[in-house]
Amino acid sequence: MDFRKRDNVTVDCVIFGLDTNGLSVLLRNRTLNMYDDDFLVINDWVLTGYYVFKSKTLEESADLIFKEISGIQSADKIQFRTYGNPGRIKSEKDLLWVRSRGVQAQTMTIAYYYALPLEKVGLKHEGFRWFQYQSLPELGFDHQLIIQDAYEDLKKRIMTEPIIFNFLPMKFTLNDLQFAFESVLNIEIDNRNFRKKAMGKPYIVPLNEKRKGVSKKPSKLYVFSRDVYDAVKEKDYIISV
Amino acid sequence: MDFRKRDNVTVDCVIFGLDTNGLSVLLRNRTLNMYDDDFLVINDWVLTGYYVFKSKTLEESADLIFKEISGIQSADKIQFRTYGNPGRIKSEKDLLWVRSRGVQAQTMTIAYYYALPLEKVGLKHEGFRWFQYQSLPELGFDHQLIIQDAYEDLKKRIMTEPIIFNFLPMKFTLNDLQFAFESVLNIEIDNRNFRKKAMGKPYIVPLNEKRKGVSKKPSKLYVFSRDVYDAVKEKDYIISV
DNA sequence: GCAAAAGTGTTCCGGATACACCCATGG
DNA sequence: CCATGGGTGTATCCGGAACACTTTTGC
Repeated sequence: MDFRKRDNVTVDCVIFGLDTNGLSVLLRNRTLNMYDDDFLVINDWVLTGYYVFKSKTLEESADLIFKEISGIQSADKIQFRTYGNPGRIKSEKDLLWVRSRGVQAQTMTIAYYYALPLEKVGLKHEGFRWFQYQSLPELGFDHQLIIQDAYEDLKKRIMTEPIIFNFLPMKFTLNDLQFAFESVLNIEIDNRNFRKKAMGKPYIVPLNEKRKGVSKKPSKLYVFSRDVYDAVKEKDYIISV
Repeated sequence: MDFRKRDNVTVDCVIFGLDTNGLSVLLRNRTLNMYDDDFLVINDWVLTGYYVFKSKTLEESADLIFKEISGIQSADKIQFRTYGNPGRIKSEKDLLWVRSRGVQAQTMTIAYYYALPLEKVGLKHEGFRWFQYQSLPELGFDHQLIIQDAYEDLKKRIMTEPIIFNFLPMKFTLNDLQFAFESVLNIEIDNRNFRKKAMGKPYIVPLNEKRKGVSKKPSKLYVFSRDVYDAVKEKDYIISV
């Protein structure tokens, strides 16, 4: 086992969470004080990343970061792009930060994103916060771009792969599912048409179980069956909203 | 300008070409002789890759490789995945090769693919050959996997981005275009329906010009207008075959 | 009994599919 | 004049979109 790090390659994780407020991204506060503690030179937000260990796969490296933040051992993730241009880090602020940490400015980063119900994440550390995708704060490095790329990939992929279910608890209602699509795609969907389509998918299977929630009328629960999905995926798409 | 290489990061290029035989991939022969010249220990085919220069962007690095092979300065390319697991290179053969070259076995590779008309490529070096996608030879390293991933990405992307036109000369006939789709997607398409759909796309613009070829009847030529495409892409898809 | 979300059917329209013959030219 | 690929139109079908009211329960 080789615990050395690759000193010029990192993995960054974009963590998407969904709750009743819609789609959010988990960010970490980055601060730097100078001269004395009251002079905050840097105070913005960044994705969490870390060096890739030589003995780990990229996926394992991503999961290590993810676990450190969320407490969750591992989850579905999507590698969507690698950023490696010299000059990625070029603003005064970012160079200052890099120097203050004594790390290399020229790093290459393989970026992954995760999708999950926001409430599943138990934040372990200070300085982390969820931001709604529609109102992100000031971001450090090129993380604005990375998040945007992740989001574009998510929007595309959600139409052809069953990752929407990652945003939902194991048991969910059709209205939950519709809300997830609406949040990610940032559109409104007709409820009747959506339900028809969803009920037509063999891998969205109804349970003999109801959820009692804020609503007065209990709602039927469904689960996503990956087995069924794998069996039919060739000829069937997710849902065309 | 920093001409040093990153010794553990390479860029690999999958080059797809299209001609009347359909979709092909450009590969390089990899041989290794041992003891004497008659004992070929390795004789298979690989993608072409090279180390990333610290002062170059990933895209520039890919284009350098592409130019070295094809003589073409630069072209559209798609970064589709990064491979970086330790143990990527693990077969006897590949380790032998790596040792014989005195290079690192644990490299990370950012993979790109190019698409272009096969005849545009003027092969500059010995040892390169086109193989039809459907009958690839024995491949070294994990290049079988990389090519397959590239192909899957290509098939998906061709439906939502105008990369099919990269396979065609500037002026092309609708039948050329249909053949390109058929070759990449490995399906048959109804000619009349296809023409209707293609002619409905504003960015596929007819010229007052005909091509005289093997056919007796001259065929109308079209060009792809990226300007028009950019203007309408939000509401319009490529072609749903 | 009323508030609040769950749940349900029908009509219409447009795009996709299936399908077979004439056209223009070069030899 | 014929061989070769280029080019065209119509009928049908299916899935998507639009649209408003009833149901079930908790309070």
